[in-house]
Amino acid sequence: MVRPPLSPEERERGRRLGALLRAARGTRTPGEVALASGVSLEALRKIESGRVPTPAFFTVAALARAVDLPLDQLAEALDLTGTALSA
Amino acid sequence: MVRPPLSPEERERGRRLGALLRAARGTRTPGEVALASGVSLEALRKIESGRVPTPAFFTVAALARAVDLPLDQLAEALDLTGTALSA
DNA sequence: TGCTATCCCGGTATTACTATCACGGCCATG
DNA sequence: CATGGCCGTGATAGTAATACCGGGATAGCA
Repeated sequence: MVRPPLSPEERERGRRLGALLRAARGTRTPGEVALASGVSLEALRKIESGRVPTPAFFTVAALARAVDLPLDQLAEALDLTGTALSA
Repeated sequence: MVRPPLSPEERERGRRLGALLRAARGTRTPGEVALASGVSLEALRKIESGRVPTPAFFTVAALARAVDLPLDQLAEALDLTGTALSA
């Protein structure tokens, strides 16, 4: 009747998303990326650490842009096919 | 002091996102896209009509995939550059 | 040693997102 | 004219995302 809690798969997917963004960041500091993307530092840390399984689209887009990571490549790496989602 | 309400620009951006997704859908019915993407029909309607300014990343990715719209093209069309945001 | 800056984690508060239900309009079909 | 399907909107409910606060840990410098 409401919103079903996120499944373990969705959380796992969130962790992978964070890992990819962190890897793409490379040697740049979190603060630098946060500033460049316009995303708050705390939001960035939570996303990178996977504690935010399903971040907002524009937040991810801004971060991916800041670390020069194509969105399509990111989506493909996360294998959206089976995990369409709905969160 | 907590989470600031979305700005008019962010809402406008959400409306454009919905418009792009609807345009990319073409002649296909909402129900068909909802089924193909795994997103609920109501969520799809709200997103397409722009009543959901900042949908989740995976939700948008699933919809874009269902309507064969590259994410990068979508992000670029929305001109994220100045509206990094943080929502 | 003490000071400063940065990063990370936890908890709290408020808003936003998705799902379900309900009502009404539109169109096609019987 | 009646019925059913699809669409759109509004209300309600519950979970998730983000901002702010505090604490702790680490590194660099006076």
